Amino acid sequence: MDKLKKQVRSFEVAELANISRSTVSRALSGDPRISEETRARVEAAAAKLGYQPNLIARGLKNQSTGIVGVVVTDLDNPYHAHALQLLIEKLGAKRLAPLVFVGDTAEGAENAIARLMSYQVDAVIALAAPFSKQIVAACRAGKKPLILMNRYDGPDDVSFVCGDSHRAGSIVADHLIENGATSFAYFAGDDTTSISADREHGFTQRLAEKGFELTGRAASRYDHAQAMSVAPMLLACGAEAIFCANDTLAFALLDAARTMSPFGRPLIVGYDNSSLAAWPAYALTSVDQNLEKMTSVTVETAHAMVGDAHGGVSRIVIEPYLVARGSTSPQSRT
Amino acid sequence: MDKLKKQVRSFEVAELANISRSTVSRALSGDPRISEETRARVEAAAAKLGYQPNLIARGLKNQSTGIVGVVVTDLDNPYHAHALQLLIEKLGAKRLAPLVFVGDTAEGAENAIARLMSYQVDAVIALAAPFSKQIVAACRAGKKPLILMNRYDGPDDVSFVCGDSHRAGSIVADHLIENGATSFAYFAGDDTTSISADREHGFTQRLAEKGFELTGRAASRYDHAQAMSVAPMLLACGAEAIFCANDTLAFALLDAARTMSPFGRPLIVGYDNSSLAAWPAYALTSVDQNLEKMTSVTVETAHAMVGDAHGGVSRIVIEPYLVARGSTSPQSRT
DNA sequence: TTGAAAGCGCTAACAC
DNA sequence: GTGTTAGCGCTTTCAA
Repeated sequence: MDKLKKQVRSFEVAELANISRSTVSRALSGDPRISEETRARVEAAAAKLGYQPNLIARGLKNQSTGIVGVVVTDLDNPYHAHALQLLIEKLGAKRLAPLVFVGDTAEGAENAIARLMSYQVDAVIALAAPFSKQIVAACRAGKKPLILMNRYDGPDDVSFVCGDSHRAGSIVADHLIENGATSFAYFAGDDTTSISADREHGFTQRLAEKGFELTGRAASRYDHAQAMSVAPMLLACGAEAIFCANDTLAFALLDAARTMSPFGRPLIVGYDNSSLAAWPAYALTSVDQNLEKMTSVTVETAHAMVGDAHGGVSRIVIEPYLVARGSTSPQSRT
Repeated sequence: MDKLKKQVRSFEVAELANISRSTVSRALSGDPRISEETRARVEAAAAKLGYQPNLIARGLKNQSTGIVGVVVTDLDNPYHAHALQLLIEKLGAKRLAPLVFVGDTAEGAENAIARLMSYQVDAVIALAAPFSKQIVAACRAGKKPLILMNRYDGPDDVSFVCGDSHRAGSIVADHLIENGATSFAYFAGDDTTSISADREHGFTQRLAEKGFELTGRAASRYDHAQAMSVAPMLLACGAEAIFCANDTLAFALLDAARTMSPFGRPLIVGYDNSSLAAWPAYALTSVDQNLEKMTSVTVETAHAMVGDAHGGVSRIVIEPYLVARGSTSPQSRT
């Protein structure tokens, strides 16, 4: 029977290097008061034994675990999945470890956040999470830094990083007008977030400035099947251009338009620039929120806030940009 | 300035209930030797103060953290993202917390696993991870239970849960033959996993049994653009039916077929049954690996292995099933 | 049935 | 520049 030898402890490194445990700790954490000679000896010993500090013990002692809680919703949405992947990578680069929970329902979120607190996370990142109310409350109670990503409905003292949805709406309006559209519709999602309202508001406001108004509007869950069943009604309004709250809605709209009238359809714009948008079968013009930058900034903010016992609040807005493709090229209408 | 009051410690509950810390611990963990009366008092006090045990401290003491490491690749693949989501949910139900890392490259994986070990995870789940070699080695060295999901190239003493790819291949062959195909091709991915090889092998073997052989074969990265550029060559072989290693390849193949010859194309089958497959624009027949079951079993296995200091190895195979859609209906060819 | 005390592995204040 | 010691918050023998 295999004697299950425990992981190497700092004590054993100390023994091998003929030195005390504290010196090991200091040498390995780069304390300047350690002589070069001993540092080398300690490092050699550590390497030889394959010593890796026990981060749980360190966390207990330091009151700082290096763990960051991440609350996320609906990973079936490729946009969320991609954001999560970027977050994980960028956290890793800062030597932070993500404890991930899914908070799709109110008690799900409540539950997730409770677990996170129990694990003494250093900070919490809530990624496009509904029920941010609960999360905000829990983080406030537990004095944990919280960063909302792509949501800013929290109170004034909550940090967030999000895209400028309002501006995105107006960029889209300009693009459609430039490409010759003269009548417009909006395809909304079923969420009631401020982010989502801003998209529409930015869009209609810019239209108004140019002397146009919405001739049609519909709403649907962010779900291909439901969106397709709603689409015909929206198309029936005859608008020359339609802005969709989300790529999922846009794909459904394109599919519906294709089957209804194969030889002409409105200009269509989506939101999120998911990888599908680039597929030739869709060639969907879409707003890119610059997730790369958004996640970088989020992680940097989280990193900065660790330890900063509620030092400051940062509220950062990232500029989105439009990726124009075939779905809004003037000749796609006939 | 807000006196940052620490989280509630078991000591404070003890004080409020006029009892010792040990009794609090026992009462809350359901120790049978505690009198009903004190238990009630302790529970009341705990609830009143909102006490949540510090899981980091408990982890240090118990040598068991309740944290499970999850190593995953390529969350842009919706199949992986969905699997991760299910894993997280099912781990949560078992009161386990997932520490997630992305292991896309060899040193990425190496790095991830090192972090996991430092955090004293109770077990590791590797989800469709390449570089499982490194992971296997690290878990063996650290004596951590490891479960490979959808990979079984590890040594004999490594547990895994995976789909029966070989059988899936033969199910697909039968389906295509039933639907009238008499010549066949295979569209392979760029991975060299046993799983992937099995799909093809199961397919060709069943074809052989029925007296057929492959008339065409191509390979591509799992990437829409690359797959589309390879597709024409494959279509040129004139096979009446094509089995793809993956839905991504299948979508690209469908797109390519549509543009090349709008009025007739081979029967096409994918693998993973991603949500796109159900969209009417694709209506792709695809193999469903039963992720729901696969993840359940994986989590149960992980749960069972925690503490079981390398008690046993479990190697479980989940039956896949075919979801037939329009892409293989006989009339789609002409 | 409950309390006192030790200790998980680490780091940091305080000696020297 | 390095060692000694205490303590993070919890559970769990061992005593009572």
